[in-house]
Amino acid sequence: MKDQGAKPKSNSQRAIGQLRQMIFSGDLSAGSDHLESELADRLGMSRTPVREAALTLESQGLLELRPRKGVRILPVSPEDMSEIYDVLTELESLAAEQAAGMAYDDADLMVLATAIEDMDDALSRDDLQAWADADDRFHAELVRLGGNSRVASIVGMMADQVRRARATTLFMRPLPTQSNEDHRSVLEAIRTGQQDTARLRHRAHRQQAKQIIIDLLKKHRLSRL
Amino acid sequence: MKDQGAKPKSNSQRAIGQLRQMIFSGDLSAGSDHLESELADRLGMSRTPVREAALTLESQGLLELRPRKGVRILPVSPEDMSEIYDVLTELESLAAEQAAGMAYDDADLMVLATAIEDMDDALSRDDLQAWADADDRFHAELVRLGGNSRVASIVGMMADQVRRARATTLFMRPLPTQSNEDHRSVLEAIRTGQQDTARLRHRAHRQQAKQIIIDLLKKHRLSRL
DNA sequence: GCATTTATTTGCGTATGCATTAATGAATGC
DNA sequence: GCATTCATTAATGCATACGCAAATAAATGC
Repeated sequence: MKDQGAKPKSNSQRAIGQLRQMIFSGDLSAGSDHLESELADRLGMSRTPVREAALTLESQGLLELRPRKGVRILPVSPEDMSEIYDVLTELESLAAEQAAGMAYDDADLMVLATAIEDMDDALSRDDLQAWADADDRFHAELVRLGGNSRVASIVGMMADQVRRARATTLFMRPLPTQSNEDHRSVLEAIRTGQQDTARLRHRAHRQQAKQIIIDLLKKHRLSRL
Repeated sequence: MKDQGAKPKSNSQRAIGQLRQMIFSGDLSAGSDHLESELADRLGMSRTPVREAALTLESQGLLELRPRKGVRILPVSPEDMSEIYDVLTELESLAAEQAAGMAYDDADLMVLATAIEDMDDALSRDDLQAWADADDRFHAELVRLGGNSRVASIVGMMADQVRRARATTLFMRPLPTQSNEDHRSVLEAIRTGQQDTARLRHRAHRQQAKQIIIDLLKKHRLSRL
């Protein structure tokens, strides 16, 4: 996830960041309801900026404002995950294809290469959280290189949701060694400018990832995260 | 475009609708700046709901809030259009593929079929606006049939932007007869459950549409809409 | 005891006012 | 004449207040 500059000077921006944090950390659990005034108290500000933040997060699909019921933290069902992964698959594959068409040199692709190495390192240390972070960096950089700002922003939002699900499933899944090979092969296709190959490889990669996570969610009856 | 239920009871919702309308109609021209208080006066309400509406529209990419400069109606450049069409192409193609996999019967596909007929009628009457409206209905229904609500909502937002550009270019372009054939062939693929074909045909359709509109924008030096 | 109506509470939508801070212009020094 | 500093203006971001409508509780009728 983006660092957000780390200094959001307005209360409204701060509220967005803090609420996101609280959702990801489970402090605000999925399905729970919270009054605007309660959240305002909790964040030490008035309802106005909280309300604005909630509106923003609603547009990003993290919560929902239900008049008189409070803001509801939206649970993520396996069906939601399926939808999200399908969108990610399409848009990231496009990004991979476009990135491959841009004749990037090794310096441009450094971030991708580094992310892959970091994933290898993390795996060898069994540090799944570090692996997940590097994986995020890889995917974020990929869409950046794709050059379509709308794709990048949509993917960024959806990735937030994936993170929520992954926080739960990360430690149930087999070590993602296959995933690393996938990343390498995508990078290679981008480096050598093979647009169709990049697209297809990334597409396959994402579809597999989808299957793994969906199976896990279903297997463990994790119908709502 | 969706009818929006026609009864947004809150001022906030009303503001969203009215501002959208004003943007599409050119009442608020691209690139222009407007103070929150000015818009509030114009809509006959206080700044609060206007501000909330502006926040929402900002998240949809129609405008931008620049502190102390007012809300700026975002212009749509050919580059923006290119980005938008690429996203639409990917996501609608996915929708077409998924729709084809759902074994819809003729009743389910009625809306699509009707939209196509309406487009034919409109063309025969040289009624381009009616054609555009029916085209909108076709694409909206397609993503609905695809069954991925996130795809539907993203496409809906992007379609808003396309409408803006099309309002300008609609009367410069050749009659979209090819487009109608495309629609028919996509529908046929969906009806017969040919997922890959549906995807590929729709993809080709959208890519062609992109090329046409981009060329028009560039040819007429319409760098900002 | 159950249903229906009435009263009460409570959270939201909106209006309003104020303080902060960026932008504009004036004034001063060089 | 130009740049720099300071004063002024003005729009925002936010706090606060209030009325309304929905939800809940109480009360009444059957």
